[in-house]
Amino acid sequence: MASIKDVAKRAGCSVTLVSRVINHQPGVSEEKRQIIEAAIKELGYTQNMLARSLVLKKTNTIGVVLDTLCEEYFFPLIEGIEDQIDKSGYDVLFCSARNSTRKKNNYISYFMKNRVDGIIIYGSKLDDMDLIRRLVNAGFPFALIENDVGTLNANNILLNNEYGSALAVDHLFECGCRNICYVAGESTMQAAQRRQAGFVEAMKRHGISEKELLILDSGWTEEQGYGTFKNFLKKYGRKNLPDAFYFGSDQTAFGGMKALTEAGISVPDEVMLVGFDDDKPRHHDFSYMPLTTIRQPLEEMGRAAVDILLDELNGKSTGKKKVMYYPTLVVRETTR
Amino acid sequence: MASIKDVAKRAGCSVTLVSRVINHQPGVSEEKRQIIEAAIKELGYTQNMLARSLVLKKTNTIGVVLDTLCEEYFFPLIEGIEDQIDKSGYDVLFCSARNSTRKKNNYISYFMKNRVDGIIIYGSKLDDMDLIRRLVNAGFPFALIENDVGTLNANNILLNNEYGSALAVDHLFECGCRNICYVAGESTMQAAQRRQAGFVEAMKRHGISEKELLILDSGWTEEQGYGTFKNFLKKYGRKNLPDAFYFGSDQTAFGGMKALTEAGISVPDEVMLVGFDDDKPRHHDFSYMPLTTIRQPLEEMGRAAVDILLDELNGKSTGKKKVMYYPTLVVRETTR
DNA sequence: TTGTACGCGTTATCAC
DNA sequence: GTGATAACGCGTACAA
Repeated sequence: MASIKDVAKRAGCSVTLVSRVINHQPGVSEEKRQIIEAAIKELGYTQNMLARSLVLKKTNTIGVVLDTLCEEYFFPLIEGIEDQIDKSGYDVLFCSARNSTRKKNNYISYFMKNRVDGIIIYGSKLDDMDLIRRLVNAGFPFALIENDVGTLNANNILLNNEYGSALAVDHLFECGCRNICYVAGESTMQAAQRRQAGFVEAMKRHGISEKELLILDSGWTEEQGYGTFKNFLKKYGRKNLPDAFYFGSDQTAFGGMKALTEAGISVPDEVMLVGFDDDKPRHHDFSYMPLTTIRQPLEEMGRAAVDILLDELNGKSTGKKKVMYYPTLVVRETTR
Repeated sequence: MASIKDVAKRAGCSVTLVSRVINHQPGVSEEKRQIIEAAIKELGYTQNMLARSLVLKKTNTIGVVLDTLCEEYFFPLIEGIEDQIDKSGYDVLFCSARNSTRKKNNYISYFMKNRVDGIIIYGSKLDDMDLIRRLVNAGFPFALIENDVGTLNANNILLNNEYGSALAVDHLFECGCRNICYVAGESTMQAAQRRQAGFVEAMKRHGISEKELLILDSGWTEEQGYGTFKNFLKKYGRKNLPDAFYFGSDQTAFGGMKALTEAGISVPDEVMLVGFDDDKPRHHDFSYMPLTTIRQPLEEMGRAAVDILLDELNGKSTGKKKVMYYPTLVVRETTR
């Protein structure tokens, strides 16, 4: 609770000198410095960063808002951000919207009230647009990952989802599949729409006409995938199975895999599976087969977000930046 | 960038009134209120929380410092904390020490400089003690999870690791095992030491003498467990296998499981396995068998940390609190 | 109901 | 090398 004034009093000098000592600035005699340092120790003084940031108009902190902190999927992103921040001397604070747009808004407001210098936001939910506009209008520095804001003037780190779908479809064709069913995830996600569009496009390129296209509606979670496949199998049986399923998300794929296995259908012999996200199963009550999937370079994307944001904060950039990243194919057991 | 003064000027009134409107306080005519609210909108004014917290001496924020944000193991803890914080009206900020004591210290210092009202710290690393003492000496409100500071006057949320080992050993004896080998993890962790002590104690209770005890040294990671078992199997072959292995951590167990499976040893028929932590495999290039394990009530522990800390902050508590939680046995495939 | 003025803890400017 | 003092933006006695 001791303030800089208390230290000054104790050391018998002005606050100016104390401030210089604290901030390792020149202009203070060695003698005074020692007295002041002693006083700091004795009083257990710690700098009040609220006051400091108030006058400096700088917190030296970046805030990160994720949809959730409890998904392994975000690990590479978090690590990329941390790694790059570490090199910069800034501090980074994470908070979780717990998959609620309201909470996401709250935390962004929280950060915007002078608590951080800039914000990194991940999310491809379409209803985040209001919140993005707020940031843009306020002129608050931020970088947005995985949500294409189009012409809106904002730092944007994007993934080419269509390309990912092309990778998946091409790979399945190489594996001899032709009759491929796309299992769609949450349509409120921009990414989901693009993956589906990419699938359609890639299939057409392989000569499959639009009306031949198989698309199964499901959701992003394993439970939804499981339910979808239980129904599908009950309805169509195992005879009319396509050659392969391409899923909008790995979680959906895990659910599908479980339902297929329970029905005695052999993967990859009878049917091949490809997911998207390079994610891991949430549960561990079942022996999941290593899944072929499309991996996003999330770590690099996190790094890029930090770089772009810090460049803006330090006046090193001219205008907002938009960068596009490309996913890669990871071949595992489900397509061997 | 607009300040309260700008709003006052625009609205043609004093800052007092503006402040009251912002904070939803009474004592302002409906007429003025509307004018002020309009001015706020027009100027895009947002409260500067640095200044506000400075004068109120309160941030309404809790900081959480974890060893890492990138381990699924922490999910229940994080969720418990978030959940309980949500109910309280406080905000919560997470940061990751990235398994570095230095960084952990840095973030704790960061928070202590008036940036949050209280801190929640997880960690059972023994060399965290200096940092704990600093907090105690500074009189800064904090709650410590999973690190028994003994007589030190601090809020302490603990797990009974010895009891967990007793659960594991008892279960294995019920499964007909008698010749049980403990696979030890990182000895720099307090938890590791206690789990081993609990194992020894439980075995003695079952009439196994200390010199009959089998203890294998390994580490907390899957890789270490894998290496340990590769060596073990090379050295002793599969003939002299114990009835069961009890691991100080699930990760070690996954590594052991992989090595055993690769050696063609059948689990649980030839040897049974029990882990600790209720964790999941980091990798997914192998079909892991669902592992019997000891689960910690991490979500409740997170809730408790929040409750205890907030009670202290709001003057509802008398003195620091120490609470002990008990783990439970989760039976899965490796002991069936 | 409304306004003035001070203090929160810090840094920076300008004297000495 | 050293020390007043004015900001920073806010809340709040206190006075009107």
